[in-house]
Amino acid sequence: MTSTPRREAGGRLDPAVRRGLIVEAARTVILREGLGATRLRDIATEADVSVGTVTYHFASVAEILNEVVVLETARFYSSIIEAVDAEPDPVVGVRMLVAPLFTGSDDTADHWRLWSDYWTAVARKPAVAAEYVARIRVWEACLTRTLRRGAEQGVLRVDDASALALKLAAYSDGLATQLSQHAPGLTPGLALEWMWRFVELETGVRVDVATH
Amino acid sequence: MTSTPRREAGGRLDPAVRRGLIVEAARTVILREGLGATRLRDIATEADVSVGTVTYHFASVAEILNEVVVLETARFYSSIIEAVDAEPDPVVGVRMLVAPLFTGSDDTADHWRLWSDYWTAVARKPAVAAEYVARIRVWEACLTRTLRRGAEQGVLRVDDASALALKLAAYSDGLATQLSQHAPGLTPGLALEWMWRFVELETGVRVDVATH
Amino acid sequence: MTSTPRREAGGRLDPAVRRGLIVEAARTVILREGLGATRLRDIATEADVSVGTVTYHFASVAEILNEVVVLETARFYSSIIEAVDAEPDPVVGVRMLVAPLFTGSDDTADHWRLWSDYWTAVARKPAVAAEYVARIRVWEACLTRTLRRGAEQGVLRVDDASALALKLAAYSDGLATQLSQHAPGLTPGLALEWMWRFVELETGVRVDVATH
Amino acid sequence: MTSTPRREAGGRLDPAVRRGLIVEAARTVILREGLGATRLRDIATEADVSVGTVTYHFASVAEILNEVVVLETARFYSSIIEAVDAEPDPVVGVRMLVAPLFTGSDDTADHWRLWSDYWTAVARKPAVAAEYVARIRVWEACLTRTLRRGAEQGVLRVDDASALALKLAAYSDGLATQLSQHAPGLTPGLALEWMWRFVELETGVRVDVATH
DNA sequence: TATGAATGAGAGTTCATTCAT
DNA sequence: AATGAATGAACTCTCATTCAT
Repeated sequence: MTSTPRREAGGRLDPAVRRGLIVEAARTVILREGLGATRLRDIATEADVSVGTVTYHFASVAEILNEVVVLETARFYSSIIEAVDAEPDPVVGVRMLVAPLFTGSDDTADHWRLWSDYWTAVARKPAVAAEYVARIRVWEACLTRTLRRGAEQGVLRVDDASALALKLAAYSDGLATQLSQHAPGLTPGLALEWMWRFVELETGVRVDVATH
Repeated sequence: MTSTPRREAGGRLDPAVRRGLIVEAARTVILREGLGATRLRDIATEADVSVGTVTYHFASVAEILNEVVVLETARFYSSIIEAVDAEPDPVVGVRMLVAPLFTGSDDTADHWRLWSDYWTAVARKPAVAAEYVARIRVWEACLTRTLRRGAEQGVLRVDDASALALKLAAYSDGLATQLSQHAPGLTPGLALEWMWRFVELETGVRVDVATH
Repeated sequence: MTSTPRREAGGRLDPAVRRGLIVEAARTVILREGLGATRLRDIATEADVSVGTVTYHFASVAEILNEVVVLETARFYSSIIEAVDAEPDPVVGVRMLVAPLFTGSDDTADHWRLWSDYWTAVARKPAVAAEYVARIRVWEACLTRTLRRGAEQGVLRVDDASALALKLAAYSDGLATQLSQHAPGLTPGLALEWMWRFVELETGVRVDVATH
Repeated sequence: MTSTPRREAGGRLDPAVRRGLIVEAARTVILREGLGATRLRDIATEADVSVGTVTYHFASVAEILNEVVVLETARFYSSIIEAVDAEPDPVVGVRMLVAPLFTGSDDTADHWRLWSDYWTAVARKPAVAAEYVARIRVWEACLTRTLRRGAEQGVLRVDDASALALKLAAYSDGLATQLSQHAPGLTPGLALEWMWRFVELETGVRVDVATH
């Protein structure tokens, strides 16, 4: 009776589009089940296509999983890093890099969950790990650049920019882990405050002006 | 009626002893293969018993894995915590709690690897996760007590002991993760130095006298 | 209404032409991969068309495979048999029938390979096998006719022409098999010599004058 | 009511015995379906065990198939060759080697069918083929030895023993193929007669005394 | 206690076939 | 006539678990 042709999700799509949908579905499954429990069949169901369709577009499950992490990195970091490198004020830049890690949104939580899954999965395969390290280090590299600019401009007191960037990466990673474990009394806001305090103690500069 | 039920020539063993041997074997396999790739068969082979023997002593593979983490926690933290609680000097106590995390020994690396494996495996099962959280929190609780003693004795400047303990837990966790990823330039010794600096900045007291 | 329906820039082709191209491609794939490992996709790729085009022109993969062997038989035997039946001298006729089987050219090797592949594939389906037998028996039938002519003309000593033809078919088949297995010391030239010797012993007539 | 314990074929057997049963079942399936159409599930069903049992005893389907051909060779040729090498009269020896190839029994037919399957399967993999060639050449090697003995004892007129053995191998192979195709008028008995005639023409000695 | 042969559900992957465009 | 995305059945192989010995 309706003029809409009965199309039950399994229509004919451009391969690039279909791949995107499958990768998105895989991301959902990974977040729900965990990386190690993500099955081809679950991905297919989540993407509302047949198993054959998934294997038609991807050579293996591993390829899909890879694509998920590539996409995730791009999605989460690319725009931030671009903006930071364009930002003239290094202090603002630091703020722009750190703040998104502790928004408290589901999106941020998902992001951390995904990353922690990948890290443990990849930890035992040094060859593969290297590739992923390169990927996550882009955030740290940008932070290093920004801190160095701050030191050059005299607005931040930084001896070793890359060491401090690594410290901040470690601290934020640890705090995010604690958040994901629902450590008693810890909130994203508090975690962020602690990050600012850490920066302040190390560089002698208050960075969290915007949050007050 | 015999008084020597302990062992009979590589065959029958006291169940408790056999369980212990199997758990130890499972730990070895997990460290070698990763938690997700640990097979019942591999555990049996490593323990030098048959598959049937393993399933005779344990209801499921999950139960073995559980025991491994219970044992690991006891092994790693119990004696430390006991000693710290008996130590009159809070500053020495803090040192005793933090230093073992970054010895650079294989043992320490194994410990962190095991924990990170378990965390990602358990993260999606809140019920199970809670149990594990309780376990790891004993270290943090001891640190809280020690910091509080330090504040009471006036040797440490601490506002909120449990908050600082959590910060230190997060920072050490993050640094350990970076170490396991072989972050460029980072060594266990350097990580420990950074920990001491963190404590110093937060409490106004140098804690690392012993290392200099 | 146009008078040139033959081809349109790599696209549409007369169905008969397209079928021929696909069959030819299938033959190439079979020779490269073996009959059991010949995939529809490989045939399509080899023919430089899509999978859909292949299934549009053929009801099933089996149909293509069938066409290959039909074509192969025609290609290999038709002209020979026609020429032999037109040849007045029976001895020359025998020579014309046997010699092409052992030329040592790739073409001959390919032909035998194809046939042996088909035989084992079809051996378990008596109905299908009968059809193939009929096909290969045309060579044998021509040989029988030729031998009979030779007996009638008194140039060959032959009791039972069809029996001798069958013997020669068996011997040539066996020698071809040994050749395909690279039996040590055996060459196409030697195999042919052995064939001539066999004919000589059976008929009392030297047939291989041309090769000396 | 009966005292026989209800055992439904799937009892607990010694691995060596079970392997043997599975290999035997695989042979049956190969003969029925063809080598390329032999499925793990069919083997399991034929052996009256579960799929898991088959994979428990064999690492792969290929391993089973291999075992089948190894067993087949041993079963068919070993005792014959041993007997021939022990036989003082070379003429009798030749008879003992050739006669079993054309008994007309189902067993012989099965043997040839199996071999032809293996040859085409292996033809495209020269590395694997070498192994199989070595196996089938044992018959030919024994024939060569026997012919040479006959020549030395002056009872057979043989120029090149290995060449003649190869000819006989080829001829018998070709005749067996024709038999399997039910060539009109050909019977095992006739094929054997033809073999004897071939030997007689080549060596000048009647070998088929026993059959008259 | 200890064993290991037996099991079968479920994993990833292959592939001929279908059909909307 | 030609396409190629979509399908799902069928394949081999893995593995925790069961249970007779």
